[in-house]
Amino acid sequence: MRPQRGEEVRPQRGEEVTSPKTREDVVRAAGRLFAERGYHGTSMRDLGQELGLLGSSLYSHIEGKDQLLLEVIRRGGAMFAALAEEVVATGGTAAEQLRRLVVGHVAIITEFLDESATFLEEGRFLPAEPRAELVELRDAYEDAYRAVLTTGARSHEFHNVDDPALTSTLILSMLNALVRWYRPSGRLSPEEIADGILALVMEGVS
Amino acid sequence: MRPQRGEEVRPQRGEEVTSPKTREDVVRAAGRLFAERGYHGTSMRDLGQELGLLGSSLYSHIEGKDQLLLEVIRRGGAMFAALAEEVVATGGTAAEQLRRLVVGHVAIITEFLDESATFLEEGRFLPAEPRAELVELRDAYEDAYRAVLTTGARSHEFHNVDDPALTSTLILSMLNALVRWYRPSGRLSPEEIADGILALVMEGVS
DNA sequence: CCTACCGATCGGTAGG
DNA sequence: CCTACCGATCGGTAGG
Repeated sequence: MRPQRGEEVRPQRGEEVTSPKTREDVVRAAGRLFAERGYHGTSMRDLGQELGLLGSSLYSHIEGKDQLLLEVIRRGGAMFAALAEEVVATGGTAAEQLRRLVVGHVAIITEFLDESATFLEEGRFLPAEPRAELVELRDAYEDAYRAVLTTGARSHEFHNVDDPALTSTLILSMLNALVRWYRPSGRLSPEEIADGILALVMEGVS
Repeated sequence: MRPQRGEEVRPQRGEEVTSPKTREDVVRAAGRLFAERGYHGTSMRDLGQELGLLGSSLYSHIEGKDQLLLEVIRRGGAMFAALAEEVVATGGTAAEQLRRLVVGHVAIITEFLDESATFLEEGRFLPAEPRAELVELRDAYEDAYRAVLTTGARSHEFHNVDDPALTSTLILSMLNALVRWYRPSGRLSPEEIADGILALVMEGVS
């Protein structure tokens, strides 16, 4: 009665009425699993099961597994790019801009945890060509931090930025690590976390 | 002439004389590949090729792929544990201890980049039981930071540590992210990086 | 350390 | 969206 090979879990039938899945559903579920198990740790059959269908059924919604990774990553990346653009366009003092970058970054990660984690952690598994797109996007984003820090150092708002490239890397390290430890049920709200990061970045511990 | 299946790359014969590989060689090569491609992105055949032998030949040195991951991770973890122990045992002011933790952490990562990266990035792919061991080890390590920060706050060495748990997480975020961007050929030496981190942590940007 | 495999699983396709 | 597959690759073993 069972197929010769491929003991794939069948979708439930009966009781639960499930509507047809959209491409949107597939991309969102992919973000969830890529963030949780990693790209190489997620099979198309895993992804199908998450949605209540077979792995092979996904191919009517998407082109392939790596296209799916690319799409999740683009969604994550676009939000960070939009933040940097908005902050630079709005202007203000260097300290104000840095504050908006940090608050916005924390907001994006905490609200779109799966897409952010996939963008930040799984990008290296992209094929060479689209990976170049991602590297460009990340470099541009880091440039916003570097520019703000450089401006602030020149205007004497910041007295302790000897190496804006290093400082921006360190600030982004704190921010990006959020995808590793932030959980909505955790002790601290996104606002409290952003305040804590800003306190450390602005004043240090002593 | 070729086998029916499994077009596996054969080790070179002739010219190059290669000595038998040791378990040590296997573990080191595993660290290299797990760090570079991720645990699930590395096959036993990849690992064999890295050493000039077949994937199946590895099993005379090791018990299985997940045992190999565990061994690489233990090597990384042991170094961080030893650092924390030594710093706590040596004592000194909170600022001095924090400085030694940061300098030591940067030294471990920059010197043992593969083991550190595998410890910090691939631990979640460990089977449940050994993963508990790793979580314990990481918690103990983070406790050293938390204790130093709490002590420093109480003794008024640190005036800006409202939440030692958050601050220690943020400091460790900066340190651990090194495995992502540090390259021996890079612009900054380990000492310069440690100084930069300490400058930001102690004084902030302004 | 290789030869010669094993069963399971992988990403993906043809056809309905 | 499923049925029924495909060839490739996976981790791993028996025997030498």
